Amino acid sequence: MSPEEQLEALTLGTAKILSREELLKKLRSGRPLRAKLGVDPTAPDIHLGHTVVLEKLRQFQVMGHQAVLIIGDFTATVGDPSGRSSTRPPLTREEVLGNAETYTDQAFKILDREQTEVVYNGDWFRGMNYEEVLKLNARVTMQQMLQREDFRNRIEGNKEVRLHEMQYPVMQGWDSVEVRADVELGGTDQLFNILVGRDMQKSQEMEPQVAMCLPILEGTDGARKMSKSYGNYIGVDESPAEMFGKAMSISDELMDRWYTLLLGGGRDLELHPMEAKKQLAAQLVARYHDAAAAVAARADFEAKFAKGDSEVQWPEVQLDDERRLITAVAIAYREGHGTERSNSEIRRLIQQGGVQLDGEKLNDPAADLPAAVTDKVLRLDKKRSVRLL
RNA sequence: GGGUAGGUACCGAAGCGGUCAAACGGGGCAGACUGUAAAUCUGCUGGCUAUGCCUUCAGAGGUUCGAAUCCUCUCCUGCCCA
Repeated sequence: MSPEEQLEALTLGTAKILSREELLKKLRSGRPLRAKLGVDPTAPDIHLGHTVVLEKLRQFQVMGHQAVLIIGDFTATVGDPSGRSSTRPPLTREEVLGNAETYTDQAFKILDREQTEVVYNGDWFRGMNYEEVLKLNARVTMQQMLQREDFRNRIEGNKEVRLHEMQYPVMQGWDSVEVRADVELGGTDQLFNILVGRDMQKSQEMEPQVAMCLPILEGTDGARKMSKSYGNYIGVDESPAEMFGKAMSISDELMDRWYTLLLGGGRDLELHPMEAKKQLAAQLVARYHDAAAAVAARADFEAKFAKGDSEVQWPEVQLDDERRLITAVAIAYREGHGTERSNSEIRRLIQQGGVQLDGEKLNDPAADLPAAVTDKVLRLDKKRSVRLL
């Protein structure tokens, strides 16, 4: 592939590149470029939002460039303030290391493990003394920091901004120096941090890295960015059924966005929106599991929601001699779906008609189960049911 | 360090001695309608052995028949000044 062709392919789907000219120049040098991606293991799971950027990094790999994955074991304990409206809760070192492990495992569903250089930024930060820290800090101005939107918003909203949060861009910038990055990938919310990396490199008389920003993927709620803390994510490690189901619950508008960002192309407008969504869901399952799983997930989904079809494999639950409805539902949630519900919650569900036995609403929380329930499907809520034994 | 305003449920925000498990909005959940979409309408949104009881209004004490509301101390945050 010629440098020009590479440039074309690499810039596809990106939101911002600083700058194309620099990238082309680097590509023309003919040497493998070092493409950096920093991830903070603040949560144990990689979700679809992360994959946008990981897939881009994978693309660099395929072209023969060197992917450098920085595990921010040190920076995670500080917490990236990017896009945050409040200070991140601190994580312990144990949590971070635990997360890092599942994180890399999941990242290698996308990246080629053999061809990825994995480094921990604690390796260089932990040994730094205060003098060195001060030197790094001298390279960034207060004004630059204060211009950042997330800090400005917090300041204007009279919310606290703690000093250590300002260290984050400095550290991320220094990472670029340590790994001699040619290109740094990140979401558009990372632009500032990536630019600090350029400054840091210039100050070390290195050729500055190219900033490559990818669009931020909205989560299943269609409003906020996909994030574990908003609970609007689909993890790459989730079961085919979960993945398929979650994907099906997104709005049509969001579906277009996901088609573009995750599958790299628009959807077929000839198709009924629901069919298009099923195909999207199936492709995602196929990507992170396999084709067979995608077919199965689709079939299972269709069986579950086709009216009158009770051929679905719901978890089976043994009630023993339990007759009281509330307790039965609690057991069904616990044994069948691994979730705990308080009695009050269950009472509400029952009163509001969420709980149904073979399609019949059971509205009275004080009632007992009907006499014969064996082999009947007890519906708990919109998404969960259980087969009684 | 000085002054000042505050800390209320998942979030924002009322309440400022009893009628407060605490208005209102957002979010979330459930029902109707649907395509597990959107929009819309309705209801719910601390817990329990449940017409009552228990735990919550930063924390610890106190006043009172009675406190989220008053007093004392402590912790935390914003703003202004240094």
